[in-house]
Amino acid sequence: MEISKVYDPAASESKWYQYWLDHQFFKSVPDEREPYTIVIPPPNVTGVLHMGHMLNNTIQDILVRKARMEGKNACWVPGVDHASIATEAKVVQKLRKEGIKKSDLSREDFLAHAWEWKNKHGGIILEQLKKLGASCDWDRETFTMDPEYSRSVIDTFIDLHKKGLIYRGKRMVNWDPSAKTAVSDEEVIHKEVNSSLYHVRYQIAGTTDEWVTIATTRPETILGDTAICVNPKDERYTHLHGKKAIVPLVNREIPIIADEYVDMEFGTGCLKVTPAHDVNDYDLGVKHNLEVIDVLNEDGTMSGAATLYIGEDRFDVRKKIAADLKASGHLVKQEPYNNKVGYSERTDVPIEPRISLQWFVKMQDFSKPALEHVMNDDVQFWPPKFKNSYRNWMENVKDWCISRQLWWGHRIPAFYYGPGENDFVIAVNEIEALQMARNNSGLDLQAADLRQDEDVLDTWFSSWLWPISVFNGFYNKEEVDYYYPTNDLVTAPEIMFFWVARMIIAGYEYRGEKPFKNVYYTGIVRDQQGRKMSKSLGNSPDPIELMKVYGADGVRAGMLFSSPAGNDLLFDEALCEQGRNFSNKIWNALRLVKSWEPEERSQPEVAALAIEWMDNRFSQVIEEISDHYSKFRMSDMLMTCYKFAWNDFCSWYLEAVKPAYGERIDHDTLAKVTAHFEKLLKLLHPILPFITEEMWHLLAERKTPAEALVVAPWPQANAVDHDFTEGFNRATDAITQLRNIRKQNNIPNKEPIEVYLRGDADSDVRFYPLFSRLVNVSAVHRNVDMPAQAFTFVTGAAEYAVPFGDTVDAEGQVDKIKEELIYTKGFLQSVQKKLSNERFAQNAPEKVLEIERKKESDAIAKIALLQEKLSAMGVIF
RNA sequence: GGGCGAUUAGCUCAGUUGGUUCAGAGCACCUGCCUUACAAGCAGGGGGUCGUAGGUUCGAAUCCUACAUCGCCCACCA
Repeated sequence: MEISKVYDPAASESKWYQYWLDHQFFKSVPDEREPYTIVIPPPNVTGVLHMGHMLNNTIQDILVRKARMEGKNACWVPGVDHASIATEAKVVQKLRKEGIKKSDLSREDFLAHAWEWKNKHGGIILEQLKKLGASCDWDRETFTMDPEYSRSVIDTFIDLHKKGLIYRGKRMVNWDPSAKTAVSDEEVIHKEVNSSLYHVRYQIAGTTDEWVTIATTRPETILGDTAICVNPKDERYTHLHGKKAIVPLVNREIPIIADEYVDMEFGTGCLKVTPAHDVNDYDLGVKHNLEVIDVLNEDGTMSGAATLYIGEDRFDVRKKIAADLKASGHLVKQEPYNNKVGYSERTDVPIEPRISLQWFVKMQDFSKPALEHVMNDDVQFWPPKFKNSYRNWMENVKDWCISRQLWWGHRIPAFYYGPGENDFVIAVNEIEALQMARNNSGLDLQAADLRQDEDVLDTWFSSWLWPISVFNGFYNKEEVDYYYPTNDLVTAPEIMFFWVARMIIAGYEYRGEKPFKNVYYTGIVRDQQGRKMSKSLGNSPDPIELMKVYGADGVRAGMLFSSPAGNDLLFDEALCEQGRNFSNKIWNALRLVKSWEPEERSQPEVAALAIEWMDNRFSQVIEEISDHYSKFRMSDMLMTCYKFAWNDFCSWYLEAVKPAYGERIDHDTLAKVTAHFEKLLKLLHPILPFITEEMWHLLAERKTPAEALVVAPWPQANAVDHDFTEGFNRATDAITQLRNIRKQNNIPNKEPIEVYLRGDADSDVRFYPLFSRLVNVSAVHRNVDMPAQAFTFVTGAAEYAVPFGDTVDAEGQVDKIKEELIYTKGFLQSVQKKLSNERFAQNAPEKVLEIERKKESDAIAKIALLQEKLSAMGVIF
């Protein structure tokens, strides 16, 4: 059969992916086998494939494919997340382009648009994952707003509320003025910014020219000041206690209070207190019973309560008010200042602390089991260093704000029936709510009297149920009992708190069991300059384009070449090229083997040797790979495969068994080589699924789909004959040296050489056939007089000599031997010095002493050999 | 401000309990080869006082201390 000279990924990839789908190799149903389960970290429904997904899903696919080949019931559940903020923003944007404002739409109409958008554009990413080769069970595709999934979210809310773990309260929350919603602490990113520190003086009430100066970075909130605060120990201000100050511009009188909270060192030692717009000020306000004046609207403009600048944006007002304060003589000075400001992760606008009525989950006790089970490794983190920050967070966990002022998501099942803050019921639907409301209130309420909470739940309040709800585990035990707990979770450390921690919490709460055994944290994919790849920087290559150029297999390998667990990955397209080259290498190995025509003839010795060596090497490599897998060292796993395939399999093994030019191969050897090649393809399949499946079918005829590589049994390691492999290695070392002699002396490969040697082990004689095959040695003379005029080298205890030909630089040889002699003498000296050290002799373990003595005797022997050599060449040294 | 981690070849990184599997790998680089599987290749080669300074030890890339540089996470100093 003619095999094309170059592997064509495009044709092969679509062909085999369809083949795998057609024969349902990715499908999983519970059976008697051991399950192996991964749930995908659901990408945003709005998402498109980026390099982070590539890394993440390549790793998951490798794990799943290996488990499948190991005979486990492998199940990889795909799906997408409704991502309320991101999706709603996207839909709002799209509507705006069409000239429709969200505020002009009813909730129902908006949601209709959102669903339309979701059905049309959502989940592109899943189609892209198929290109990558992701072997997900697509029949299990889940969306976090599927009916059953939604039901589990609402039921969970109801359950936790019953348990007293969910409450509604007026709190200071992180307000995103762009998305006009509260966001959780985890969604706030603190950035260092250059701003100004404004020193503003307030007149003391009842005086004509007495002032107190405060320092602030946010002068626009002056309009909401309800106190000035000083430290009670601060003697500079003792005289002000109990007095009042006048807020500039609005001339409102506010009390001057004293509290330890104020840092006397900072600024002027006087703090303006704005309870509505700062967390600390809020706490102070509660403590000192201060008035709360909210001067900002939900979109970040000044509210009516501000009385000035109404409707203008907070940042415009900051500039204006500074100017106005200056004009009125209140601005004492303005100095540059660096501080940290919280930004919204989603919209990247500065977060506004804002008091509002929100829903919270009490986390303190609720999260305890999740901390314990990670610390004792019931849930194992890879790499384990992440346990530290996990503990840090979990020990200081705060209540989780779960309400969002959005429409896209799971609507909070709270129904209000009266004006009071507690006039509500939590119910699964309106009918039940009405019944409960009637009971609670004792009134004859009608459906129209009920008003459901306008807010939806934080997206993570649904994704934390993912490992349970993808199996419909709240309502049907069969599947969840089989697949849960899942095995490995592969995700980014960035969402350890958002998602991982909360899944563990939910897992123990609702299953009494961990959601997964291992969490593998991948690094962040960065560009060559170490910058995180992002759309806005435009430094992220399009994965789909990369796959077109290098093939999906090439890109998969490229992602893995540099991704140690938990370390960031500096992505370089050259790595994909390396992956592509690797594909090409094994492809050509196939072409070579397929070109061999067998015939009846005896097996050459060299082939028998190489085959035995390959058998042993496979066992070693399988062990090594298995160790890497067990520790999630994917990069090392790939590198082991890479070096084994390239160096051992192609460079040594195939070269050794390759029939001489024009000759045919014997049947036994071809059969063994084919079997070895199959084994190699199995080891490579999880990494390079497409090309290996293609080659698998080219290598031999496969009669039924059940014989496809994707479900072929994973190879097992056998006992290794170390004497044999070490002897073989000595022979290949010698071959390298002999090749070097050829090269340095321009002895062409076609010209046979003769080798003299002595001092090697008797058992190594069996490897001599390798010399003739691999460096064209025509004869090996053992234990005879060594030729005086020769190139020599010594490995271990064996001395090799290749007699000079006609034209040779004998001088150079002598220098080389001298150099080695000097080095060896120095080495001997250091060893002997160590051995003669009494304290070393007394303290070092016997094993180490033995090694040192062996070094000594080897060195002495080598020196003798070299000196003999020199005198034979007529040199006195 | 608190915590965690890192620093080994030009680059990206291995180096498991201190001792011949300790100074390694891949890429890049240099030299010679278009040798009919593969130039996306073959064969060979050079390259590091293991961040700095001390300490412990018979012995330190490995353990301890300080310092320097970088990164990450957490945190309400206006």
